[in-house]
Amino acid sequence: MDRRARKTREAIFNSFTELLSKKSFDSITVSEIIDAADIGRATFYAHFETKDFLLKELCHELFCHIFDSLSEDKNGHRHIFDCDEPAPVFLHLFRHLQKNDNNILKLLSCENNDLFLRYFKENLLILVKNQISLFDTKKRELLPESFLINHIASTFVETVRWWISNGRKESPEQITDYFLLAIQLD
Amino acid sequence: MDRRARKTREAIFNSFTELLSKKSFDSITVSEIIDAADIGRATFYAHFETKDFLLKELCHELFCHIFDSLSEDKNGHRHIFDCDEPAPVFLHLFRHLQKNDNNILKLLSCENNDLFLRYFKENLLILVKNQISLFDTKKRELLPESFLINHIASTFVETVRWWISNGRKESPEQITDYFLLAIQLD
DNA sequence: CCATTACCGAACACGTTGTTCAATAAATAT
DNA sequence: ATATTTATTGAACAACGTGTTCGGTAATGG
Repeated sequence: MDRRARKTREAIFNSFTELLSKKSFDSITVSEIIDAADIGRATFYAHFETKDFLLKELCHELFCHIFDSLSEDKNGHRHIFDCDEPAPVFLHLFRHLQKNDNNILKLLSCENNDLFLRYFKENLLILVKNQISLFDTKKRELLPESFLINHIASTFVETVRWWISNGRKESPEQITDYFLLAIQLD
Repeated sequence: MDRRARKTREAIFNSFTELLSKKSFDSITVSEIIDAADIGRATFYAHFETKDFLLKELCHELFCHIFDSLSEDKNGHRHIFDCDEPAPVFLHLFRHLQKNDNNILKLLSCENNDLFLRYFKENLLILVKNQISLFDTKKRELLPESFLINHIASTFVETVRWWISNGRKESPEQITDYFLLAIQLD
């Protein structure tokens, strides 16, 4: 990709992210984005078909980055999925959030965080679905699998939401404990 | 209220509800609403300041109806809050949803149900907050209260979402069991 | 019957969207 | 270094949605 195109794309993402931390997605106009990014109107539409596509691509960049790091090799050839305990995966996610890559926290903690939490949950569902067979809990016998998967993913999202809106006072380890206690996978 | 005004208001709510079950809130235009309701443009704005206010009033009608029935006297003077067990409250809610008053199910099960689930959760949070002291679970000692309240309300909303999107095959009693098992208030 | 209230519908100003186009400048290939 | 390709610009444009206004009409309730 052309250096100019890369710069433009970055500028759009940045001003868009900045705006999203202040206003709701719907109330943001393309004119505001291009003013903030200081680019021409036609340039914006050369990069993104519509405002919605911009959002989609932003979410893709944010979450794929995090979730891909989970399935990639970490130390040598051990996948994080190989662990018997689910805790490391979730702890890893909390640590990732704590690091605040790409200002993801700004987006997850703004008043209009619904969109991001939805994308977050979509990715989580896949993760939990892949891990569900490793979970050792009597709940697996008593609840429909799809119910349990949804419950675990939802609880994680809500834990993140609570953690962030309360100022992230707890350590990743502590908040992981809260989460595990909530879903009680003992 | 004038009979004409009542009819107009009803017509607006009905066409709006119908549209919401098909399209997202944002994609619905005022013009579509007034065409479906077969009223004049000025009439719409005489009733509702904006489309957002219409939504707010609709949600208010839908949920206040349900949640008010919980706090009202049921048999003589026994409030539902007097019960020691939380189960009856939640069972009561599931039964209420099953009855499908005001086509609330259509709105809770449509693809764009986020708005309604958000309102639903707002009301639930108040309910759970009032009941939390009655819950007998060791989790109350191990988790911050606000975390637990949010967890219970969220899990209920997610249970409702799962129930509805899976075709409500389970009875209110059965789905209540799932819910209680998920939050494990034993 | 009469005063009040609601409805109508057309027109209006305003803002947003997404497109077009010719001119300009930067990047890349030869 | 030169030529070709590609990205950006800025202005202008039509199309659409919003919320308001206003004079005229009809239903309502006392």
